[in-house]
Amino acid sequence: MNDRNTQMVGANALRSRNHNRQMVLGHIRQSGQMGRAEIARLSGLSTQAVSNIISDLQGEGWLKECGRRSVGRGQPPIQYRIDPEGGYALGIEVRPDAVFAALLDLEGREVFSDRAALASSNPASVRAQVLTLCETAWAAPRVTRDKVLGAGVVLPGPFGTGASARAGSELQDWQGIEPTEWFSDLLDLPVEVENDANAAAISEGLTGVATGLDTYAFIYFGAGLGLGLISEGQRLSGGYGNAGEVGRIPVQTAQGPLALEQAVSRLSVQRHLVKAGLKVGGIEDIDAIFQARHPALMAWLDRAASPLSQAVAMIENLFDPQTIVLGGAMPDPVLDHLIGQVTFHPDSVADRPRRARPRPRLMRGGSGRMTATLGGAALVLKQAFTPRMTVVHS
Amino acid sequence: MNDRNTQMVGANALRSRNHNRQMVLGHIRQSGQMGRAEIARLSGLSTQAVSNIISDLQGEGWLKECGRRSVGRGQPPIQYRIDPEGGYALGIEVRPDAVFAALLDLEGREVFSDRAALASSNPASVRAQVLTLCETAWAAPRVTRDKVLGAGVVLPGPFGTGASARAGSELQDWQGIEPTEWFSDLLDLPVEVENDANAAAISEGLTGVATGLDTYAFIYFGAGLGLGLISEGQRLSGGYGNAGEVGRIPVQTAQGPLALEQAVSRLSVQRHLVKAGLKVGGIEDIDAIFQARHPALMAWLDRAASPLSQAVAMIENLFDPQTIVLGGAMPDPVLDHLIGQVTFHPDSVADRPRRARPRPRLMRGGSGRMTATLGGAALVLKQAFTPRMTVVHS
DNA sequence: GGGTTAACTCAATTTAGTTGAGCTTTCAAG
DNA sequence: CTTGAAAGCTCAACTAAATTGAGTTAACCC
Repeated sequence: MNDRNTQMVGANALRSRNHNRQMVLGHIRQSGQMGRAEIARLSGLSTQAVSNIISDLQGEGWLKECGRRSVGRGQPPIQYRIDPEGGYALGIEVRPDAVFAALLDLEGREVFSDRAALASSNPASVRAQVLTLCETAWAAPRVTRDKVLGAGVVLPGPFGTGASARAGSELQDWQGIEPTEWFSDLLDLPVEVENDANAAAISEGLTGVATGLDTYAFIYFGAGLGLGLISEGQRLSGGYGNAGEVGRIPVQTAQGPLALEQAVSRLSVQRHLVKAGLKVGGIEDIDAIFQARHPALMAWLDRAASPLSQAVAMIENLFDPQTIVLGGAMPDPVLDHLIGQVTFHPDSVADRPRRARPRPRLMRGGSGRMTATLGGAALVLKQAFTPRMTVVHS
Repeated sequence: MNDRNTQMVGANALRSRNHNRQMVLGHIRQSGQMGRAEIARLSGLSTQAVSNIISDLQGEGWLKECGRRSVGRGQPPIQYRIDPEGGYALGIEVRPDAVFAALLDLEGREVFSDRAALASSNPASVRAQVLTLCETAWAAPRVTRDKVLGAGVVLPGPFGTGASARAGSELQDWQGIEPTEWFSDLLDLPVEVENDANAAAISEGLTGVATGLDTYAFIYFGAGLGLGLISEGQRLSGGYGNAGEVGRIPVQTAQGPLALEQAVSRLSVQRHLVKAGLKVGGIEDIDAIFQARHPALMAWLDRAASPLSQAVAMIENLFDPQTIVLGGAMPDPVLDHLIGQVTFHPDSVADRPRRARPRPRLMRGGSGRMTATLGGAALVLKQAFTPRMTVVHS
């Protein structure tokens, strides 16, 4: 009779302190730099409490002083900012044909990134390549292994509860493997697993075009089409972990009703171009074809505009996001073109005056093809900066 | 550059205690009755801490003992349950033509409910009728004014930020009034304002067919069509407070593309029946017409099935809810008929084996026409039982 | 009946935030 | 240039609330 995915947890001294530490880090990160008194005002704690916490964090290397900032009368407050070298976050993305890795510092800057081709996507091959990539990552300048806070692993979704219902994900021989544990054992780090669209969304929210927003959507071009939904800073996972399966939504096309990802996705454009006699290996090829304004691609783009517009209308009316970001494995110029082609439904809740809307309704993601991998690492950073005492996800 | 609707707050002794009190109440409510040791295990607190909190709550009338429950070896734990008379929650719903009020006890049972017609929906008329209803409510058996915890006010949405963009809500002369403050001043109670669909959703989650679920959707037949979205126990409000505007989503119909609420809503069916020469005053009339299986209504129902199915497909694929509830101002038999007519899209993420799905994909709401009003009161109860220290909504 | 298990209570302890007094640094008014 | 207000910061005493550990009670089971 009870099907909750969340659990209520009590507060005690230790958990409160932890919560407050993360909160202090979160406030400082949000505004770049801050003084203790200001944090105290925002958080409702006493300056003394904030002082104690900051002195701890500074001692542990998370924060550093960055001068005083005169702000009118009174003693100017000492400013603190995140020490980028205080810790590192690993992002691992596994795709059927390759593994990607990236290491971010606490400020979200890339200190390492690389990829390794996969002969097969079975667990043994993945293990070998992941370990190789990590060896290189640990050797990056100023990085030491014990400063790595955790790993965010990005796998092609959907997975999780009920995923068994589908013909499995695109990875072979992973049936029966619990990815969180598997990677945690492999890396000897705390691990979070996420699908590509959600990871990409987190990445844009932490360091990309959605920075400072807390409710937005990310339409992700992977093999299919994914959707990452962030509401009040939190990822929407749905009752069974598979929210955001936008690719399966039926839309109207010139060829009749189709699943959205039949009309709008990398596989769809690829199929279309191959049928027109073009060779498409990676997204560089698509880029070149677009630069040449090849009619086959332009025709596909024309046909994709309406289904995409329909999806945008649905997302806007169901979620009312502050913005929708478009990104993933598609060349930036193509994404820009697609965004230009989208027609907004006239009677959408999102159709509000510009003054009440700080961002455009549609934006292109800024992190390029590594978005999802960076998103994996961003998951780890986000956790470090987000106090979450109330609710624990099981 | 910063457009967050949420704010990080620090933990101190007082706030932690409050959090823990709500958490204890929440656990007891969820399972009906519980012993201290069990709560301690679930919450990660010591039994001693739980003991102290329970003794406080009992002293304040929130809890009462209900015997020991033998559960194997060892001393049988003393069970506690919510004392229904420990407090009351007021729900107020304002519609263009009437005001509804309901008073629930802590167990969610109705101890009073009534309605008052409105000659006009302007603030003065509403004020007068609300005050009259409240006078009667406070006179209900065992109720005293100081035991009323707060009021949940239900207004027709959308409203809030950006609502000015639309031609206002259905209420006249409410421009420029901040409803939360207005009602708070009027009632001298803490007030939460919500739209009908979200209130209905909360109601079903607290005491209705979605009890025990934490991620579900409620499709609400008001004048138009609304959608309440609950994810991990929390209402999704969207970036500008207008998530769930499902009525405006474009769908395919035999007459071409239409906004969903043109095809599926009380106004739609009403228009259709009036055009067929039938008189439709309230939903009782629709009920009678349905009992007679009048061809005009049956034709409308047939035509509504496809647009509704499309909406269900979108909601399932975007949210992956544990269930979708249908309810509101529509007779139960009509809702049941509609549910029977819905065809599920074959390639939905929601299409999973029954063992992985404890509830049907679509259910009819159980609270009838008062759903939204009860939902208002349920908002207040929910708040009393939900620890939310981390995040404060601005 | 005696051993085991679990719930509960009391008192001492610990953690962490708060409070208030006092010091320092800046700005601004005279 | 002096003086006072305003704001940031620190120290030390205080307080709230959870934890710990020892001791008691009540059931089950052999």
